[in-house]
Amino acid sequence: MPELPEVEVVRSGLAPALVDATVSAVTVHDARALTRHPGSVDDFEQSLRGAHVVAVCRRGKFLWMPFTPAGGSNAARAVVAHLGMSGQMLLRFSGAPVERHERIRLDIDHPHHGALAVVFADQRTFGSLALDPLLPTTDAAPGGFGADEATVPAQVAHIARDPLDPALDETRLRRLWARKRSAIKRVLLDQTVISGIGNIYADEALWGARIHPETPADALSARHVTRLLAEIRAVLDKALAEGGTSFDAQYVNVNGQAGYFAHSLHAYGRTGAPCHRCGRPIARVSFMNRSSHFCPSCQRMPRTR
DNA sequence: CTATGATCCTGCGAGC
DNA sequence: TGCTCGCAGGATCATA
Ligand SMILES: [Zn+2]
Repeated sequence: MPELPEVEVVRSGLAPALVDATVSAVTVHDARALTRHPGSVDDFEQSLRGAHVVAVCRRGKFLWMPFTPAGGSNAARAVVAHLGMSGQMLLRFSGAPVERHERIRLDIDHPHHGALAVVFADQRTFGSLALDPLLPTTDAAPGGFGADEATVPAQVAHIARDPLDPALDETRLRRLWARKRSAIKRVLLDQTVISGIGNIYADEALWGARIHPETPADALSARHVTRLLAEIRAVLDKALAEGGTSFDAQYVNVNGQAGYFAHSLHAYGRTGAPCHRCGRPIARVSFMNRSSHFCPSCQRMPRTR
């Protein structure tokens, strides 16, 4: 569910309440939410109790919160959060009732905001929390959005920088795209090439750039690539400004409010509806177990010689 | 090495 | 009403 704009909405909502907060209690309701945590449930709870949160950071769809342990001063580890398909991070008052699909709750004390609860809820359980060591970035740039330090959690090290990251290596990106024979849609979803793009924004960016989703990436001209990159950034920026895409109550910000970018969609979820450019019906094809929505008229495969 | 499809899980709406 | 089917914002792993 959450792609870069939705995750960034969550990050910016969490940051004021979490930066400088101290974890007073940890409640794990469902251990499946810790499948990516390298240690035990006990280790998770004990390591976090008394911890002091230093920052709330994001790269692509990954969130992490560097922390100093109780009695320590060195932020060697971070809480890594990935929302998967259905995860939410919710801010609640201390003692608020257990949420539907609540998996983990962190009770925190903040010097200005007092006692709060950070709730990780996740219907489909593809999301997770984990404690992970922070490693230096290979390019010496800050780890991601919201990060001052040039570090990333070990679990995020293989994730490429995202389109809104000033340190994104565009030369590398172009080189990788030019080398891949897979459909551009699949390549856009490969988080090791560029991160943050999911099924919605891939379809929207391809519609905007008038590129057929099944075009082999290596068949794209330099002009196509430039157009696609511009569309990716434009759609992510606009979605972020509108609070992300919400089809139901599943994607919400930390206060449970929906975003309204769903009104701005041109391709995703519009099967059979008229294309906003040419009026012909939007088509839907299925591959890699997901749907691609596109206009067969505006988005032609490049002629193959 | 690259490329592809299956898989994890829960819930909802459509159709019978 | 109650059942089955298809589908859902993601990432990873096994197989060619
Ligand atoms: Zn069209």
